[in-house]
This record gives sequence, C-alpha cells and structure tokens, in this order.
Amino acid sequence: MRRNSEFNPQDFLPYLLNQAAEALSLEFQRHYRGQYGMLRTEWRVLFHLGCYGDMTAKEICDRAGLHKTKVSRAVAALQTKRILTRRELERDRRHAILQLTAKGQRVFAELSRAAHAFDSEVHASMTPEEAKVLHRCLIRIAGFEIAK
Amino acid sequence: MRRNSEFNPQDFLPYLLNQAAEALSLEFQRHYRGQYGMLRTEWRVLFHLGCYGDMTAKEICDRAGLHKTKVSRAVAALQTKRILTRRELERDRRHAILQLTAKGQRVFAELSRAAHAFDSEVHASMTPEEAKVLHRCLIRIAGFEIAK
DNA sequence: AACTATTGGTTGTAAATGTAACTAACAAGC
DNA sequence: GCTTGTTAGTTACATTTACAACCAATAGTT
Repeated sequence: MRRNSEFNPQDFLPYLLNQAAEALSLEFQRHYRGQYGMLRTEWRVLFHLGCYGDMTAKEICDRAGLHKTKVSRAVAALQTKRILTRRELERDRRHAILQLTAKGQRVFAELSRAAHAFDSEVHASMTPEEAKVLHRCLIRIAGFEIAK
Repeated sequence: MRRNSEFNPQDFLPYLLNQAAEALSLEFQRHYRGQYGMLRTEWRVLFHLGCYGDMTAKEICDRAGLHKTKVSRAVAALQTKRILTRRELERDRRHAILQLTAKGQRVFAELSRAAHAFDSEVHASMTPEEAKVLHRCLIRIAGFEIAK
C-alpha cells in the first residue's frame, strides 16, 4: 500500500495534543506517584482542594471536569492516606465538605512547588509570547464542545 | 483552609494540556468508536498504517510511542475486524508486515476525511499564526524528556 | 554445534476506568 | 403524611490498560 502524503499524524491536532499531554503527564507523575503513591485523579483532587480551598466532591467534579465515580474513589484513597477528611453538613447530610489534613497541606505545598518548578522548566523552552498563545489556544480547546 | 492564590490548575501546563487533549479526543472518538467500534489505539494503528504505508508492529510502536502490548492487541482486534492482515517475512519470521485490507483502506479514507474536517473545525477557532505557534510548541513538548 | 543474548511479539494478571444501577437525603406536590 | 423527583455519592461489573513473564526466531560467541 502506498503512502498517503496529504496528512500525517503530527498534523492532526487531537493526536499531537495527546502526545504532548502524555509526555508531560508521564514526566510529572514521578512526583506524586513516586513520592506519595498517588494516582493522577488523586493528585488532581488534592490540587483542587489545595488551590481553591475546602469544597464538596461535587464541586471538584464540576471544576475539574471529572466524573463523580472517579472523584469518589480518589477521595476514598486520599482519606486512607490521611491527606483529607470529610465533614458532613448538618443542614444537608448528602454533602460532605472535604478538607486537607495538616499532612495533606504539607503534601500539597510540596507538590505545588514541584509543579511550579516543572511548569517553569517546560516554559523555558518557549518565548513568553509563545507561552501566551499556547495558553490561550489550550483554554479555548479545553472548552471545545460539539458545535453541531 | 484558605485558598492558595499563587497558582491554579489552569496555569499548570500538564493539567491544561490534558484537559484540552481530552476534550478533543472525546469528541473525535465518536467517529471511530461510534461508526466502527474501534478503540483509540486501534484508530492510531490504522492511522499510522494509512499514512505511512505497510509496516511491522515494532515500527508502529516506535513511531507512535505506543507500548508493544497495546499495539499487539490493537492489531489483533483490527485483524478480526478485517481491517488489516499480517504477512510474515520469510527471511525473519519474527517480523510480520501489517497491511490494510481493501476494507481497511476504505475505513481509513473515511476516518481520514473526518479527521481533516475535525481538524479544520478546531483550527477555525484560531488565527493561522496562533495555529503555527501552537503546533510548534506542541511538537516541542511532545518530545520533552527528563533533562536532568 | 551449543550457549547466551537480543529482538519481535503474545499472554496472564492486577490495577484503573467507564457505565449503569443503586442508596440515602432532601424537595415538591398532593 | 405519602408519592415522585432530584441530588450527592457509592458500589458492582464489564472494559481497558499497565506490567511482567513468557515464547519463538535470530544473532553473536565460543
């Protein structure tokens, strides 16, 4: 079979985007996985709680665009790791506010520093203007929905 | 717990990149999954064979950055779907050249068109210069390795 | 030829994910 | 109060993926 020269994987945005995302994720994973045995979803939940403060699982789902079962399991795991605790609301016992423990805050601080450093390292490979354009495009794409 | 205002998920490149990649992948998945019941790795294998012509599983692994077990299973699945066939080399019976069947070529042509259309749609949300910068940055990031 | 190493690829099994069904708490209508 | 609906969250089960062990073919060494 002959080669199709009109199109190649690197020019297909979903593909390229995935390669790039995977490269960075794999690399950064070493920090939360290696040091704390956390999974990606756990790190994300921790990240959100650390950045935005206490909130319910539902709020994390909405903000992070994660499915509730994923969050549910991540929360359970973080709980057994003594990284967060749940506090039920008396006025509505369906809700539970999640909050980081002292340990959770330390871990977040640590990973947050690592994330910062990592981010800087990646940004070092581009100019400030490139970074700005990249950020803008990604934000736009992340909110991409079926326009049809 | 109080909010950490110095940093937020949207500013962390691996996170943002993941959100963007997932948004596009989920969206495009409808084409290969819905129409042909293919998994992402299968679509990738098909994509590579369609774009670059016949090759061995190993070559797909290297080009696509996929693990051999993933490719092995995707190839098996595509084989039972009559999308590709394997032809063993006489000079080295460890290798098998994978090639698309007529059906495989039709499916590739179809999905390739869809990919093109999808790509254009995404690019419509940015200027040509933005697209160029985005592409350049992603290529660079996709090749990102531990520099330490 | 016999012995080890390497390579291409597959298979087995555990971990992780997605989907749907479920429970419990509350809300609204009657 | 009782039914119906909704919301927050969990659990069960089927797919998918990751990781390691494995097999078969070849290459390299003696």
